[in-house]
Amino acid sequence: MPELPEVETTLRGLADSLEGQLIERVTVRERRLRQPIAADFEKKLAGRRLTRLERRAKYLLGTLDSGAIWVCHLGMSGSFRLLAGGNGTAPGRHDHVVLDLGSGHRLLFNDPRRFGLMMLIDDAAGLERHPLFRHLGPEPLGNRFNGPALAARLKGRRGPVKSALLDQKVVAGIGNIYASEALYRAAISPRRRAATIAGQRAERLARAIRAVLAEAIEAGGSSIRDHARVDGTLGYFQHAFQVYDRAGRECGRAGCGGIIRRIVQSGRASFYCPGHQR
DNA sequence: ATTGGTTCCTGCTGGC
DNA sequence: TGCCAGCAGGAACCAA
Repeated sequence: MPELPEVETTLRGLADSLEGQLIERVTVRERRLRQPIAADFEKKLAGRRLTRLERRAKYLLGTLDSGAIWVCHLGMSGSFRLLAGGNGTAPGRHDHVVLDLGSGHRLLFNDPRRFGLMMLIDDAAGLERHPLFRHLGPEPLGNRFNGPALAARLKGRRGPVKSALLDQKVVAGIGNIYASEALYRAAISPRRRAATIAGQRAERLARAIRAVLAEAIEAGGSSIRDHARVDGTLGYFQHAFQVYDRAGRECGRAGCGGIIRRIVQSGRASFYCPGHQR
């Protein structure tokens, strides 16, 4: 599932129920994620109060009253489920981490493919210089992201713009789906060399990125491969996809009439309309 | 420094 | 219906 809009949707679903809560009990049922969950994870997390939950790129960050940061990444198949009064509920298959809260809520982290990540970092300064965070690009929905900022990050890159958008050093939070969707809206071909995105074209792409991400968040994210929100309901932005997984269908842009194509770039599928994306 | 390819893992889909 | 190859939203790692 999870690109920026799905992580943001997860955050919004969890924040009110988690912030201020005591984490009474931590159960790790499977430590083998992208990095193994550290041996002292439970000890450092249990008994702490979570003061604030936020998102950076595709990461969820929880600040604890100890000053440590609880870091979560959903990888390809991770999701959280929040069960009200669920402290007695039995965890299911691929529920790798279980948090029981003072409120009686139970939080389950489920991740079939185990590409997700869960760890604790000692403090905010440690987070800033951590290898996972040090090189992250700007937040696309933040104030500092605009055409010139994007162009600066794409300058000197010889590869295609689509591949560049997936690089978290360029912009943080875009994944394979929203890269194709943003380029479609900006009428830019995914095959165009990244370095040629400047000026008006960069402005158009920056605006398209912001717009598609904001709309997806508004729709509760995209639910493909049955990915659900923290309350089990589905997002519905997948119905608004204009190119992703639509190869062979007609372009919906007025007067275009092009046929959506699927190509592979850096091993990932890209979708675009050759009729109007240049 | 940037890049494309490969890899981790499970589950679903489509073709036979 | 059953089987199995191929593919999937991420990103670290490697060699070039």
